[in-house]
Amino acid sequence: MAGTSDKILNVAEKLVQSRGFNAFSYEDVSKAVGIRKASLHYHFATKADLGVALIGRYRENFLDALGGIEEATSDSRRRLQRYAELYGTVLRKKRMCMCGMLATDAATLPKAMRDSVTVFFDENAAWLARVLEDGRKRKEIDFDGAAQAMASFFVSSLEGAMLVAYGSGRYGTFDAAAERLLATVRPRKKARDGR
Amino acid sequence: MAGTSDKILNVAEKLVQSRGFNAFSYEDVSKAVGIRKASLHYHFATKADLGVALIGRYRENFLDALGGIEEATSDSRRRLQRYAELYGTVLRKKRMCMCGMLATDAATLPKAMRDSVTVFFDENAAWLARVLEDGRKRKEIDFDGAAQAMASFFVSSLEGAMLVAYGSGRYGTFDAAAERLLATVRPRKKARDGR
DNA sequence: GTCTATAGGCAGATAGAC
DNA sequence: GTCTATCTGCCTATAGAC
Repeated sequence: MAGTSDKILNVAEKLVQSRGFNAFSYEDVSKAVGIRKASLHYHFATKADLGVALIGRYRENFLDALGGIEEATSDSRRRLQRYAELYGTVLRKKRMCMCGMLATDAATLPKAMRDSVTVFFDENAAWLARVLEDGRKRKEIDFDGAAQAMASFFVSSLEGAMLVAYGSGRYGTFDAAAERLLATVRPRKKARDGR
Repeated sequence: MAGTSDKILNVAEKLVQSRGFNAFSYEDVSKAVGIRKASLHYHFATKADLGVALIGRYRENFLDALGGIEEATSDSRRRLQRYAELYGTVLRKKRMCMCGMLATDAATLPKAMRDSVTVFFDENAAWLARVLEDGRKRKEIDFDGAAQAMASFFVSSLEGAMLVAYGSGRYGTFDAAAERLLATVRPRKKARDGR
């Protein structure tokens, strides 16, 4: 069912997330897809084009997943927990977050890719800010200062926990960090009023 | 005064921290050092050898800096602040932490380099755990659970804040994240008893 | 220790047949 | 859309003169 372009994106996505943008080649992709190197250029004229498409699709998929979380549960703490699990699931596939990976490649990337990576972080922080602010109003969670700032802290902490866990191969350390991050927004007075 | 090997390490260090291990070449180094490409192999036979030397020196320098912090101040919160500033200073030189950078390159690195990167994270967490435990005893800071776990959280959060700031070029977001991280270990009752 | 010269391989990309 | 063939350039690394 999946067209050739999709197959290419799937393979390239895995390669970018595990090796980075500069450490995989059209040759690598062609072998895994089962198509000749030159044929890839029909679908993505340049590697930069492939890169831009890759981040765009990744961002879309991530936003879809965030929507799924909101549908699955209305509890703010659960939503944050699910959000962290999104990262954990990627990590257990032995992959780094694509945009965390590309952040380190920033100096060598075309501007279009760099900008899209930044937008990914912003989209994530914006979603988290809404969840955090909402949760604070409902007293399900608590924290000082602006929701936006706390949201940025969430994104960067999870990216970092993922980075260190990915680099060392000790994936368990990610879960510990995620749990501690969650504890950061625990209500001071246990407000388990309902139930 | 600096020998050729040191010059090479200095140049290569900057390149690794800004581009990653796979995105710089002996050619790049040779131009910046002012020596022919082939001559580099006299000092570091292979790129992997250069990489191992690079991380080793970086770890040493970092440990020295940690020692400097302990000499400069005995206040636990100050020490943690200084620790975060270590990262901030690197970032403002438009560089990523070398080991954070190499963590994303892990899949393509020789085992000796990968292992050394992991040790860097462990050394940092071990130092932080001492500072944190010490500070908790003296009631200068407060946190739940094991100092080691909190220390790992510190390392990964700072690496992540650095990563996102580096990727987006918005270095100010690092400071905000570092400040929030520091607030995480603030004493619950303001124990500013002295003075 | 540094040089020139070069090997041998792989990169991204293009031309043109089918 | 996919193929073969090929270009140009860069990569790490080595040989051997000075």
